[in-house]
Amino acid sequence: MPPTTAAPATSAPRTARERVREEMTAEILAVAGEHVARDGAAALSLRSIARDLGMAPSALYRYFDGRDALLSALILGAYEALATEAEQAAEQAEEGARRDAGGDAERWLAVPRALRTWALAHPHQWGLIFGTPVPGYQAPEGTVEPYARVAVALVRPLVGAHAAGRLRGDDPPHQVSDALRAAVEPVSAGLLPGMPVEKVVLVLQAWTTIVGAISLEVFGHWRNTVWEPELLFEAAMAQVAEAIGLR
Amino acid sequence: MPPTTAAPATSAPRTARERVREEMTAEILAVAGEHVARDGAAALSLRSIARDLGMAPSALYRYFDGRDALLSALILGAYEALATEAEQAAEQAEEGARRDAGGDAERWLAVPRALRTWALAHPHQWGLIFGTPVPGYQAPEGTVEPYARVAVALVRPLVGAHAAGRLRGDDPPHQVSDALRAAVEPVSAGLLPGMPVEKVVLVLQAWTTIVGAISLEVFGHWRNTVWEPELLFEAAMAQVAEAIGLR
DNA sequence: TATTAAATGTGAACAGTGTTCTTGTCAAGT
DNA sequence: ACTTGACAAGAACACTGTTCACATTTAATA
Repeated sequence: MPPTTAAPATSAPRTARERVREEMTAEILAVAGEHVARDGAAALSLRSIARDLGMAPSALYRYFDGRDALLSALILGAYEALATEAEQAAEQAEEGARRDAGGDAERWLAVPRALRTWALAHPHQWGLIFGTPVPGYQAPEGTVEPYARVAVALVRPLVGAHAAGRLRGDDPPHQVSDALRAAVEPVSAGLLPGMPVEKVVLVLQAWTTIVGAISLEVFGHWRNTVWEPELLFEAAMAQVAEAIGLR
Repeated sequence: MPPTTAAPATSAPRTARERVREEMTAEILAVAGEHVARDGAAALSLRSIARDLGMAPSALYRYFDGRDALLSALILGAYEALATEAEQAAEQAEEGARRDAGGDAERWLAVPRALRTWALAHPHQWGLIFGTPVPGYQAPEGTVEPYARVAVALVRPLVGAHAAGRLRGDDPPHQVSDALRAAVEPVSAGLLPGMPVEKVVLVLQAWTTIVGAISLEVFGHWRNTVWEPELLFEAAMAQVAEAIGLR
């Protein structure tokens, strides 16, 4: 029988069997993760994983439905790692806010910086998320939650500043068409309630710039073009913060 | 013996053999391109290509050193298609300029729009360029030239406006550190000579936004977030044009 | 023009891959 | 104690990229 639905993460494993199964699953994911980190997703091989674990390739099918399922789990793991990273950075920035250290613009920089640092440290995992969608593919259901966590973390300094009335308004205010307002509605409603639409649009644009900058750097597209992508990244983030009205 | 260096593209094929070889090479590239367009690069299979062409898999090695070499050729083709697209768009925009139709901002939009349209029509080829670098990988030497052509095309409306003195200056002018100025020097010198550094930085940021926006859309990362990415793209490009000082 | 030499295509073979199925073994629940 | 289920192994199948020895056809040369 194919792998049962993963053991409920809520309750601790009761039987010894469940415990060893959980350990085994974790171990498989660990070496699979190492392989991806070293050679990239395209080179991921069930047989080589099995070799590293000293077991038969077919045994892996007790834990994962196949290569694609394993890859999906790794993708999900990458999303969660990214989300954790973003949340930690936001947390630290918020702590700084409580100590009244630095301005809103400085706090805004924390999450983008953390994302970039993480991406540079784990380029292949960044690729799992923002690279070419794999053929076995499709966004696993579970990725939307950590992806949303990243968004929330990114936006936290902003809502803080907005709530405190420290957000500079546009002058003159940008016009946003009704169509664009509608297109952006999910974000307006779900992520940034009460925020002016121009700001929401700018935040989405900021996200675009962040992902674009990191991907261009991680995937090696700045060659012979820009010598220190970090400086460009910082400048871009500062410009975006300025446009949004943080200071 | 491995494939000889490709027949000199400068002179027409003299012998019948050279002609049929050229046709064969083109045909292989054509069906390989179809396969990539349909199933993506990861699924590219020499044997299936050989089947489609009714020949033995080993015969392909007379034309390409192997799968990676074939993929490299396809990547190069994608770069060139992208460059052609960008240049056509720039050309049309320039024609509009001669007829004095629309402002600089409108002209600026032409190339980004063309890139996005092309990417949406050829998502897998976009992935070949801006997606996860393939394992067989490394940027083929020949890609830097078409990549530069894209950059030149993108920037053409800008240098036109600048030369005509229609480029609004920053007020107040953004400060650019010496380090950033140095990091950006290749672009300043090679692509935008005579352009103020702040502008150069903004152009690089614009490029970041363009690639980021298109990749996010093509790779399907706007799900449940933005309903009409096109509107967001337009807004982002308009904002960038405004920041650069086009009008 | 006859004869070399090179270029091209074939088919078999090797090593690697994901996946399935049958078989055996061991722990858990009745 | 016994039965059921999970687990692991190994063989097998259908693929993949790649190499090689071998024909065959074409071009260049003596």
